[in-house]
Amino acid sequence: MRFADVPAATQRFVTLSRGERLEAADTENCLRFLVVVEGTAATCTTFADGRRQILGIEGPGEIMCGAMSGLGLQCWLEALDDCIVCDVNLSAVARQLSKDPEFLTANFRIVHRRLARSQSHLSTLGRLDSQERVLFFLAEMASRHTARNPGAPVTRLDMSREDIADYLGLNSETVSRILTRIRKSGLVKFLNRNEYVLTDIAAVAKRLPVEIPGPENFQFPHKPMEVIQ
Amino acid sequence: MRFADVPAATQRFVTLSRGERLEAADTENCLRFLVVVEGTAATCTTFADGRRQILGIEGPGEIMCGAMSGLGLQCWLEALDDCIVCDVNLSAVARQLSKDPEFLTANFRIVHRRLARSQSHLSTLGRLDSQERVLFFLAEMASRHTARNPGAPVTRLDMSREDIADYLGLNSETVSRILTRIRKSGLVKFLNRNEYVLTDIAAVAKRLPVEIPGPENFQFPHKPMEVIQ
DNA sequence: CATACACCTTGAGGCAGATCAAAGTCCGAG
DNA sequence: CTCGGACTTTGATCTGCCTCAAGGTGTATG
Repeated sequence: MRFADVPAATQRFVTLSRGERLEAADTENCLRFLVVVEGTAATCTTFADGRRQILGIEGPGEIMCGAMSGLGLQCWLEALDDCIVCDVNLSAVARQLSKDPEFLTANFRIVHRRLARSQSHLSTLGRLDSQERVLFFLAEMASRHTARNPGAPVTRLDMSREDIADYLGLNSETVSRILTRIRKSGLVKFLNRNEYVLTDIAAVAKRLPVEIPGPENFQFPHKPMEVIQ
Repeated sequence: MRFADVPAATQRFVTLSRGERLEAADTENCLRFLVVVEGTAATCTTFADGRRQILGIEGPGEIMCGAMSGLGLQCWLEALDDCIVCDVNLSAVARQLSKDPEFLTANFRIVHRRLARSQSHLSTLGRLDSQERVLFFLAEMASRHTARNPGAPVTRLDMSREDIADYLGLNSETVSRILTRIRKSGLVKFLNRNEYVLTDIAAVAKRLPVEIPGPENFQFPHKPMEVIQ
């Protein structure tokens, strides 16, 4: 689906610095979309006492509908490092699109894919211990990186320890301890604080009770700029 | 959307006893649906070491597509007590439906609603402590009950402590301890092990850092049998 | 190059929840 | 009505992760 093919769509590119947010627009019909063009963002929610839970980490190509829905949750998209997000609003052509099978199918695929990832993450939070979560996280980030940069072995973490902790339901000190433990074990080769190589994916997979999703799960039918142009 | 309006749909009613399962059918196009007609079931996944995580508790009216998707997860629908599930397969009219805006919109709504609930539950598992989780669970079950039986104050838990624990990312002994604590606090009035009344929803809401979804979030446009007939 | 600040790592202590075990309860079948 | 089995509750102990604190590191700015 090419948003640009829809002449009446309004789209604006937003540059966000780390920590800046785009609030959810509580549309019911999902005619507003946010597309991460560059950088890394996160779908976040918060609790009354200020605790933040990151629901999803969104890399280039990721599309989420404006509602970023969660029952009873206040959600927003937050930049984890400097990024560009395209804010697409299709409300002006709501009636036309509501009869467009291609659009409806694409819309469905977007949400279905997000459901699959949400459920995978839910199960991680529900039953895995802290080491399993961090190891799985590193494997997942490596798969995403490979999807975007095949053949480039070094994965870079574009977010803070606090961000990783809020995604994995842990505390930042715990994430730091586990990363140190993993580095010392040799299971993952760290070049510095934020860059690493998974030299033996099979050895990592052996340590995890759940299948690591391959790069094919993080590929998009189009490159992000192509979606929008 | 009335499945029965689609003449070429195959649908079969399956009666499941507690513990029985319907495996996910790994269809990509979501043309197979499972509809809980009666009773309580759960969308489950498991880990290599046998730990089970319940992804969602499915009451009457709940529709899930056959994939029950979760990236890298093996999922199934498991009966938590005796129930009837309608297994609807629309593959025979795939081409026709792929151009039907009404069907595509309904399909989208199903998945979108499941995404909203999945994200809500994800945040619960990520950041709430055991007492908050159990209390929120009781409130959620009460809301669902009210959606189906307005005016009937008694909510009944149709699943074991182990089931509740696997849904909340806890251990069954922990669930039992917390339920005892809640019963003794008077916050929830238990009639017996499995039936209770939320006499003061405001007091419960006060103890939770997240908004309790009201009954309107658990209503369906049609009663389950109407969907299917 | 020096300084300041944000973030990371590490240490120590405490507690919530898991684990293991034992006793109790409820329900269904004979 | 009794008995057996499944499930629940309660007790005791242990451990993984949180919390608080302190020191270290890396990067950006002047």
